[in-house]
Amino acid sequence: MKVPMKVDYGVRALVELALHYGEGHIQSSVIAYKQGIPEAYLDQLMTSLNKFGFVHSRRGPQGGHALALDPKDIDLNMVMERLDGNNSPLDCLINPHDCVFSHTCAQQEVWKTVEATIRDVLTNITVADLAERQSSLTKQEALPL
Amino acid sequence: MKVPMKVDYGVRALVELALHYGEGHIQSSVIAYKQGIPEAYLDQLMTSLNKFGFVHSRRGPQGGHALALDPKDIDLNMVMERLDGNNSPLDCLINPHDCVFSHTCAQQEVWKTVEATIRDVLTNITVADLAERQSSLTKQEALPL
DNA sequence: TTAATTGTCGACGAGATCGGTCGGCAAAAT
DNA sequence: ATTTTGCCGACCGATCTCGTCGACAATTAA
Repeated sequence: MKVPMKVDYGVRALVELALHYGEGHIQSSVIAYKQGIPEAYLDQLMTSLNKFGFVHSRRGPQGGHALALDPKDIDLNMVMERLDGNNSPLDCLINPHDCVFSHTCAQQEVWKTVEATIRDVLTNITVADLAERQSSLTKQEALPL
Repeated sequence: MKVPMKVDYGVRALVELALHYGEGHIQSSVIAYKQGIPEAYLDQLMTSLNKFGFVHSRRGPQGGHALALDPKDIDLNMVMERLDGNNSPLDCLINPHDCVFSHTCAQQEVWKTVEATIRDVLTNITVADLAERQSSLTKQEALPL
């Protein structure tokens, strides 16, 4: 049960943008640096996030990416769904007819429950929540210096 | 967030054995047939289940596999843990020191929660539960004939 | 004691996916 | 016109997954 890096990176990028929400566009190179994401890889990812409507992007000098939505309105389930595409734990939950045993399959319900439970957890966390938490964590860390 | 087939197959094999708990050994070819699992693949898997202590195996004619534990005492989290080996959703949860950002990482907690939640769901379902459910499902299906 | 049956083991393999790179192109600002 | 940036598509190596195959070991029954 792995969370793909794509999702981890995606969330981190969105959090970084949330920290500067309303301050214009931020270049992907900056996001990459601040969140420790391979630049070329993030490039791709930002394009996806743009297509999915999470961010607005602009080319050229002073270009970059900015959140297209209020960070309060982006929950992690949305991100997961989009970036992880086919997110069903088992294929037979999507096409039960492909499996001869599906009508007598006792496990189906279990995996559906697992799926639903994950969705529940993720739906209740927004990018704004994470941004706030990260900002308070970095402040704490700054104190001892 | 995929559940590996190994786990799905493993659970099904254990359920099949649970349906005949206390009735001696069952050959892997029979399990494979009844649960629709590729035979050669299940062979491997049964050996693993044996090593992990879930089943007792016996070679030779009239050999086969039998549950080593009461099906009530095998919950799905045990199976998942053993068969899915490294079951952490993100590597950085296991070695946080590998990640420079872990002290200011707002996401860690999220993925830990997800992990714990899955464990919760799985811990509360036993092989005995599934066996009972499957047996009642097959009975229902038999009626219309 | 021999033959048949069954699990055990190790190697192998095709295919998919994943994390990531690279180079060129398109747009926008100066 | 040049520079800066994102966009796009191809590509890559490594790893994993699902699965096969063949030889071997143990056990039983004849």
